[in-house]
Amino acid sequence: MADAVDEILAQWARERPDVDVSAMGVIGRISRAQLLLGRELKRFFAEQGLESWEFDVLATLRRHGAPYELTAGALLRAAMVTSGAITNRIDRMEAKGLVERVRDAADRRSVRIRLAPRGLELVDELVALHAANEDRLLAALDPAERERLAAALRALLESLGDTSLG
Amino acid sequence: MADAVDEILAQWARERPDVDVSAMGVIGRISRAQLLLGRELKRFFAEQGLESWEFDVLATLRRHGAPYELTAGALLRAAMVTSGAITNRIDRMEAKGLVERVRDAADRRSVRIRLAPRGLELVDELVALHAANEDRLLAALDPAERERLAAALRALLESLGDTSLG
DNA sequence: GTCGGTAATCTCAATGTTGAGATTTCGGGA
DNA sequence: TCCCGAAATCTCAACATTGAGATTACCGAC
Repeated sequence: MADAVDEILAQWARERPDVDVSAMGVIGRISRAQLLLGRELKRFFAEQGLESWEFDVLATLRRHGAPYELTAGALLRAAMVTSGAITNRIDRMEAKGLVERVRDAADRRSVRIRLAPRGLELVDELVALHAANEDRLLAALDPAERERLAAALRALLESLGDTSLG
Repeated sequence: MADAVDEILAQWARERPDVDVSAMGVIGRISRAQLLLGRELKRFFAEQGLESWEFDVLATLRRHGAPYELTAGALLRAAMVTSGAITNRIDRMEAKGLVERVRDAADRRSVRIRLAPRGLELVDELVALHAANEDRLLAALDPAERERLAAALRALLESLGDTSLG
């Protein structure tokens, strides 16, 4: 069976047989998989009344453990977005009562973002559902295939410099 | 060695050992890999004076073969964006002389987008460099690993319904 | 102590995408 | 032939992100 990327590779083989486009077989599929998975996740969170990025912020704070606080800088590095985006996101989540801004007494340049009670409750409730949903999205792959896929992607990520959350 | 996703999984294991988050090991890595690869591609095309999406449009037209024409609808499905985005992209590429709009005589609702001579020349020159750059980005993976990775992603994409370019 | 460089966050204009609605056209059935 | 639903594209307002610059604060060197 063939996916859309196989068709793309076949077209290039026909039109430009002189060029080795095999790397597209990997990179093109990563790109398309991310796009399709992202749509599914967006739909899932929409059903819960959340944006995907909102859950992302909540989950980042939650998984770092009590007291469920991170600086704005740590959050923007975890989400891999720019400072303007994080300010905007925190603004809105604060307005919804999901997080609170706490100025750091020791370093007043810093702002610590803390899970509000409502945010903690929400993320603790949703994380199991989210994990189950992601599991469902990978239903086509058996455990051994998932492990191989994760290992290959880990090697790729390391080579691209993704070695720490910063 | 560990990447950022290993750290995320370890955090969840510590904070919520009751939840099976193993699917994140795959989906999280696909997401991060796409983001990092996308940055690299953006940088590469910027050096060539192009946006990534401009090359994407040029390449889509080129690989479909002579006469290097597709309808706006076919282009938006290939790029997986909405109609507003394609109209905007074609507007600007037309202004740069990379493509031309040709109204279809047989079906006047349709607009065929055709590679202009400059666009054809540009894409034919760039495709080899682009392929080589993608190959470089995958340098950490040997051919067998790439093949396994592509095969696993193909299975995933098929299960998500990505079976045709539409 | 004070100065200057650095760091953390916020501000804001520019830019691009989404998604709904408008417009034009096609095509089959009455 | 006329009508009506469907299809293709464009329009446009809402919204989010980027990235540069402003602001405020820290800190080491002198």
